[in-house]
Formats: sequence, C-alpha cells, structure tokens
Amino acid sequence: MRIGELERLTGVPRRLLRYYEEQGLLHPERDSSGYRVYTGEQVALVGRIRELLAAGLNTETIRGLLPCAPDAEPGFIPCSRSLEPLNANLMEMDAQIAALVHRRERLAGLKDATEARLERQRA
DNA sequence: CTTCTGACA
DNA sequence: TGTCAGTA
Repeated sequence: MRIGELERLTGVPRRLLRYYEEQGLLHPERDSSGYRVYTGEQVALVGRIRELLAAGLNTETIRGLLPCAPDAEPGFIPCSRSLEPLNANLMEMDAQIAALVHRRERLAGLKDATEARLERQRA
C-alpha cells in the first residue's frame, strides 16, 4: 500500500508518516515512481511507534528499540537489550523534571516578590 | 487523482 | 504539523 492507505489505516497524517521515516523509524520501499510502499507489518509498526512516542520516548531511543520484535503485542518491549536505552531515557526525563522544578521555583519566587511589592505600594 | 521534496505570511 | 508549490 502507499502512504494514502497507511494514513487511512493508522489515522496518522502522511506528513507525520514521512517525518517518522526521516527519523529512521520507518523504512518503506519505493516503487518505480518513487512512491513509498508500505507492508501490512508497517501498520502495526506505526501503532507501536505511536505507543512509544506517547510514553515519552524520543525518536532516537525508539529507533533503537523498534528492530526488536516490531510486531510484538503493545505494552512492553520483548528485548533485554532494550533495557539500557529505556533506563537512559528515564534518567533524561528525571533530569528534565528536576530542571522544570527549578524553573517553577524561580517563577514562583518572582510571582511572590511581585505580589509583595504590589501589596506594599497599595499600602 | 495521488505522491514527492523542500520550505515557511 | 499544516500547507503551498510544481512535478512525476
């Protein structure tokens, strides 16, 4: 099938399908006209990609995990080797959370100081 | 009519 | 991610 049908089957806009390919997540064949040709497995693969993306994994991590049973049932990755990248991504997320908490504190401090000052001027 | 690549009032 | 352009 070509990109139009995959789009209908997965509900994923073709613009995104091409983006996934650009990120090395999908590797469709090309017909004599240069059109992308997808197989039935690709349909399930797109579903798996969406699942992993929704879990917060970046395309780089997903790229490494996909070759591991891309047709397996969703909910887990059936490869022990995928544990390392998964943990690395988890740590990256922890770092982002810490950075966000820090930013939140600064913004909260700025807001409190602003409120206090406004209160003083009013008095 | 469908898809492709590259680009952004 | 949308979308417009100019093709194949």
